[in-house]
Parts: sequence; structure tokens; C-alpha cells
Amino acid sequence: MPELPEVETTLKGISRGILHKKITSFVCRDKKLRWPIPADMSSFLKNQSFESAYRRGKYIILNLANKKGSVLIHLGMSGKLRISKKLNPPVKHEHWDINFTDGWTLRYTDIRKFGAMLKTRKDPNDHKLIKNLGPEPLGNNFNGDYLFKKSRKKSLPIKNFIMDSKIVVGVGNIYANEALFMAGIRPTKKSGLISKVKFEELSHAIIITLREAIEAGGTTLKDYTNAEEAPGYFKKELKVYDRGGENCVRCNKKLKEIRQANRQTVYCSTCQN
DNA sequence: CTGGTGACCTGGCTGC
DNA sequence: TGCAGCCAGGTCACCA
Repeated sequence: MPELPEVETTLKGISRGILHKKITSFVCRDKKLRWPIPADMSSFLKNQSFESAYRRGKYIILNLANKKGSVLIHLGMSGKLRISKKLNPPVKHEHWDINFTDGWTLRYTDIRKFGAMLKTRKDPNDHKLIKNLGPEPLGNNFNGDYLFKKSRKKSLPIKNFIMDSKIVVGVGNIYANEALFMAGIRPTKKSGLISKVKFEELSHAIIITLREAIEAGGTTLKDYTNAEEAPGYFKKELKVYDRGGENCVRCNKKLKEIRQANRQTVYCSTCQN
């Protein structure tokens, strides 16, 4: 499911329902996600409570009260979190539940099991998976100048460059395609050959694309739903992603579809240079 | 260091 | 109807 807007939407959806409530139990039905869910997760969580929740890149980080540690959650390709008071008995792919004292449950579902649930007793920002992440695209340290400096002497195609989480977090395949279209940059262009002016346009395009997608509640292609099981409405705003062979919304010529790093890339060879 | 590829896993769709 | 093959929102580990 999830690029940054979908993770952000999920975080907003679960926060109110999980904070400042005593955790009565953690129930793990399948620990085999991308990495195994730690065997002591249950004792780690029991009788604690979450005092804050935030997003870093595509990770959701839940902090326990009284500095008891943090839980890191990643949704992978198909992970979903739901918060509800009346959940049906778990079915296939519903891998774990966190139950709260007021009867609410946070439930994780993940068909492909590329997601993760890990814990740390230290500062989560020092966690191996978090500490080397690049800046937040919607934060203060992300702009055209930053991208320009990072990209000098790189031969890597610009699409791969902006999808690298060490460069900038949260830009996945959908929004990389969309932002490059908005900025008029061909996805195959070598990063090191792009001008500072073009990088200003690109950083703006990334920010605008992500903001608008968050406002629309994310993109539902197939099965993404938020914490209340509602879809996102950004799909109708997509200009290039999943539209290979269709007409460019700007010039009406046929959009090209290629593969880069084994991912679908769609662009307009007239509008993007 | 850099960039490219395979790996993880399940299900849906396409085409023979 | 069956089945092989390909594709899907991510990203780490490993290789040259």
C-alpha cells in the first residue's frame, strides 16, 4: 500500500485510538514478517501505554510512556493498520493485534508480509533502520539546493535517485512518477546532469504531490484503506502512474512505459526532457 | 563508494 | 477450466 501519504493517513487514523490507554495484550498469530516479530514483544507491551506516535519516512513509531521503549512499524507493500472497537475474529493475513483496556484493538493485516514490527529500548532515531534515512520531503531540510548538491557526479537516473531513502524518504513509485511529470523531467535523466533550477522545480513537485495526496487520504490502487477502512481518493489525480499507453493530460500524446530498477515508469516524451 | 540485481511473499490478472 | 508467467504501494543484502 504505502508511500508517505498513505502512511501519514494511517498514522492520523490510529493515533487517537491508541494513545494513553493501557495495553492489555499483544496477540501475534504470525511472526514471520520481513523480520521476525521479537518473541518478547508481548511482555514488552503488556501493561504499558503509548504516549506518542509519529512517522519517520514510511515508518510509524510508537513511543511507550515512561521511556519504556518504542515500537517501529513498517507497512511494506501491502500492510494495513486498523483501529476498531468491534473487530471480527481474525482471518488469514491478520497477523497481530494490540488490545487496549477500553476494548479497542489495533490490528495489522499484511498479505505479502513485507512489513515489519520491531522494538527498541533506545532512542528510535538511532535505530539501524532509521538513523541513515534522508530528510523528510515535507520538512525544513528538503529543497532544490539540497537535491542539487547530493546529485553532483551521480550517473544514477533521477527517478532512482529520488526513490532512494538515503536521499529523501517517502517517495515511492507512484509519487516519483507523478513528481517527475509535474516537474517536466524525464525519469531516465542522469541526476548529475540536472540543473539547480530544475531541482527547485522537482523539490516543489514532490512537496505538492505528497501534500495533495495526503489531503486526498492517499492513493487507493487496489486495496489500500486507511485505519477506518476507507479508501484514498488520489488515484483520480494521477497524471502518469498506471497510465502507460494512454494520452498525456498536457499534450495529448501517448505516454511511454518503461521499466527502471524493475519498477514501472511512465512518462511523456514530449513534456519531460 | 556506486549502481544493479535478487530476494522476501501472496494473490490477481493475462494469455495460451 | 487449468496453469504458467508476470505484475503489484518497499527496501535490504549482496555483488561487481
